[in-house]
Amino acid sequence: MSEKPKYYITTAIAYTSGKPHIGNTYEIVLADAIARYKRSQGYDVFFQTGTDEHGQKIELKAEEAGVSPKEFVDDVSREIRRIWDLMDTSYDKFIRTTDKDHEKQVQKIFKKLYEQGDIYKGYYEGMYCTPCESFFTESQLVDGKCPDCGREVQPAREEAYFFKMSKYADRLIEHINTHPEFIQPVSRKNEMMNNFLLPGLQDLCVSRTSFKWGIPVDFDDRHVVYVWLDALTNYITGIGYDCEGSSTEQFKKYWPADLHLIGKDIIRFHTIYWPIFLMALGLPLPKQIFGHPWLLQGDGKMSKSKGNVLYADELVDFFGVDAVRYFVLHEMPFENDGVITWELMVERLNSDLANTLGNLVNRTVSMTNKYFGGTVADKGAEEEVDADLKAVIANTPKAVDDKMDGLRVADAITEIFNLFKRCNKYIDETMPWVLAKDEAKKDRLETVLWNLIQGISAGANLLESFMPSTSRKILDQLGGGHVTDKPEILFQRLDIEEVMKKVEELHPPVEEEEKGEENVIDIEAKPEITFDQFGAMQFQVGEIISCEEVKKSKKLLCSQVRIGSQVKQIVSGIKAYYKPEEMVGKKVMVLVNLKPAKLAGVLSEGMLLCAEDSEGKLSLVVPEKDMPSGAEIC
RNA sequence: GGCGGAAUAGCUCAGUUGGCUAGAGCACACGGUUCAUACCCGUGGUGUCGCUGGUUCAAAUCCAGUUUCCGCUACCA
Repeated sequence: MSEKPKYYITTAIAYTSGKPHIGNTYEIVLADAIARYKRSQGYDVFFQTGTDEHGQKIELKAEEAGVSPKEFVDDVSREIRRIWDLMDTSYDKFIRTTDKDHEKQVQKIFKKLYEQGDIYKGYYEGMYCTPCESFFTESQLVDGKCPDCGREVQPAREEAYFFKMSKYADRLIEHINTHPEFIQPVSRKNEMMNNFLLPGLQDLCVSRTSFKWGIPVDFDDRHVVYVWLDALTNYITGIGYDCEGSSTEQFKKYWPADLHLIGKDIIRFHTIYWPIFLMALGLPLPKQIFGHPWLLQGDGKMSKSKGNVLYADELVDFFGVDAVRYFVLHEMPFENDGVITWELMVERLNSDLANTLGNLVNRTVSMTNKYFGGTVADKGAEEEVDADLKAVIANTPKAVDDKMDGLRVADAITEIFNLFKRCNKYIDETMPWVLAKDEAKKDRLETVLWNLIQGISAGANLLESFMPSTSRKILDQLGGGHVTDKPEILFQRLDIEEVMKKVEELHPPVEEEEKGEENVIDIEAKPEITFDQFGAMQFQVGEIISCEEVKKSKKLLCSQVRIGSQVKQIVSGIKAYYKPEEMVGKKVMVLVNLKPAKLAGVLSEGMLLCAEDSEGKLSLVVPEKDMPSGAEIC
């Protein structure tokens, strides 16, 4: 048995905080298309996916739901797997970070890195953002709010373990520079270099004591391993890595991974932290990391309160698995975000799948039955027009291959559909219905149909990686020259009006009542404070007498605020929501005795209080009745 | 503020190292055809290739400046 080249591909593991929407589902389908394609090319493929199940967010969600964290993640993980299966994805392994062998190995890795001095124990004296579960280093923070979500952070001094990132930075920079294919698309490479590597890497906090739902550090059980060391290592533990040297044959065969397919939001973790972890473990680095773009909902972001979240299973109910696969694969460009809406979905279904492809198969099967009782063979009655069709048939596999090499999956599919379009054209060129009227041209007619079946079959074969069941259905119907009695409709055309009507029935327009229900925000409870602590804060009504933009900043407005008889200068990050001129004259609530600080070089002597919704939109808090400037708020 | 990217037909976008009358798909209009899921095939655009200069025999393609959008990042007492 000759050695087949191996190909190890992974998706990011999905976080088990809720049901994945179509945007999340895109990734597994994309990975599946690549995995299937590599298999068809003769590679020995291993395709791993799974779920990331630890963390404080899940601990909280479980508590809300009144179940244990384990029960909660069991449930969500099962649902994710159900959807992956529904989408006909051919993963070889579905790993869960709560798998015992994974947990065990993570503990061993953590210990090894600690013992060799890459992980050290220190104290975190920084700011902690609870909703984001993130600590920020001094340089990230500068003065205050969470850089990810913009919410308040709390000062915290927490014992924590850190990973010495800087130690490996030069090696990583060297690797990235000498392996241009390492980060895809290449535009992301510069972002990583310029923003993180070249300015200097901060050490990464790799443990937590603030929650329990995680893998315990076995030599210091007050700590749990923090997300990245737990999640990223799935790529090696899933195939049997052991840091004490007894890795499985499977691991030796498949590592390093050929492709980590991830969303563009986690590129940093996969192109910086992950390679450095691997260097510390003395393992080779993955060959390529592709940060794919996102699939967005057309009219704004998907949001549950808008009722416009699209789920894979729901789309499948309307359109079928392969139509949904086709859509996400074809509509997603290489580098820019793609858009999905019901309308676009119907459009693609009708024009590409029903008209071009479905109808092509249908008319071919029909004619073969009508003129030859369902069976044709190659009579060799070739004519000049056949040459071009045959050339396209012959060239398409190579064209698809070229596109797939560059991970241009959407373009690869387009190549296949070009072949189908060529087949439709061939029918018009040869006009079988005319040939059928002339008994003398019977052989020619049969040859034409034969050529046609060859062309469609070639296309159907190529389609296997992208639309596996459609591929099978077409090949079954054509039967290599013995077609089925009755053509089966592959894709039924749908009327957009009707679809939208059904969608509305399914999701009644979200009106006030429901909106009210959805429009509630729960934030993390903060520790109780004493009345004295409250009394230490001085709140007063302030009147904004002038306001201007801070030129050097994108988000800051600088206001002069009259509080009683004095005037304070206050800088606030609300430029996106208020124009300077509309600020003037407002009476707002001000935290007056906050220690002054410089923001973007401008002195700020207090803070304007704002309410913030779940999307980070801000609204200034103003007194309900007119109050004089300087009035105390207590 | 720092780094990077993008601006091309109504819409979504292709346009390699500068080279012949600037392309594709969708939509629209007209014509053809009837085997087929009212389908398929063909034809049709006076598009200032964001704006202004420059280099060149020749620029959507290179250079400088400018405007607008986007990404990452910093900032958001």
